[in-house]
Amino acid sequence: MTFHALADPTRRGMLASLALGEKSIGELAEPYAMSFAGAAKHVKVLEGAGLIARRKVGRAQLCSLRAAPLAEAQQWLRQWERFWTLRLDRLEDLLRDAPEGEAE
Amino acid sequence: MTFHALADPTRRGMLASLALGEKSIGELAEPYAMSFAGAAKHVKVLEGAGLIARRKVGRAQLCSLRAAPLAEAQQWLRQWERFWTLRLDRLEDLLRDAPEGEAE
DNA sequence: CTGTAATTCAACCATATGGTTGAACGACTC
DNA sequence: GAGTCGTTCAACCATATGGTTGAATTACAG
Repeated sequence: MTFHALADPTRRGMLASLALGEKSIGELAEPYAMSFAGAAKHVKVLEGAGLIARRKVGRAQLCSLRAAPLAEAQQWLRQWERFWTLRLDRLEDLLRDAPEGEAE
Repeated sequence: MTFHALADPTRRGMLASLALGEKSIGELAEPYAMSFAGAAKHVKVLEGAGLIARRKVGRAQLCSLRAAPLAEAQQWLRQWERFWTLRLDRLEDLLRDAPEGEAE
């Protein structure tokens, strides 16, 4: 679900905004030419992906970044790291020459 | 576009399959309980995201992994690395204590 | 030339997504 | 209690997505 949450530029922007500190939903929504309710839906998607935590302060909902899913996503991408650290364009030759073996 | 391409488990599976070497579209489609045309659409999404390259061999289209967009995605995620290398649960306190300063 | 395998394309369908508006709710201000 | 601010919710809309089927294309095999 994390990748889907990250697929939208508005949501990535909100994460960047939260990187600077806690923000209310209204503060998160403000930079976007979009209704409050529309932006709140994006917040809900981020929350569903576990990327933000919320705490109630008076009538405001303060959101903060939860990086754990980002760490998992990065971990997943690391699987492929060898494909760009090794010369990419030679890799297919390596695999064809030794289809049963390991690339390293 | 990369994150959107990675958001679907079928497409992630296809990438994993391609990590083992070139595959035709039919070979990529075979593991999935889905029509050929349906799977071919996923391949097209991956291609649109620049995650696979294709070359024609006879009547088959051989697909191979292009890792560059994955590397970019990982690079993007690295922006947030400090949020999970620092103690996550203390971070919000740090930011609240020094709202104008840097976390490090 | 015929047939078939791998792919492409177009049409179609159901549901999800990204957005809107407007009404309702809970908490602070006066 | 009345007003208002921040938020939530429900209804609605247009378009995108993920899937289907069937017909058309292309390349090889006989």
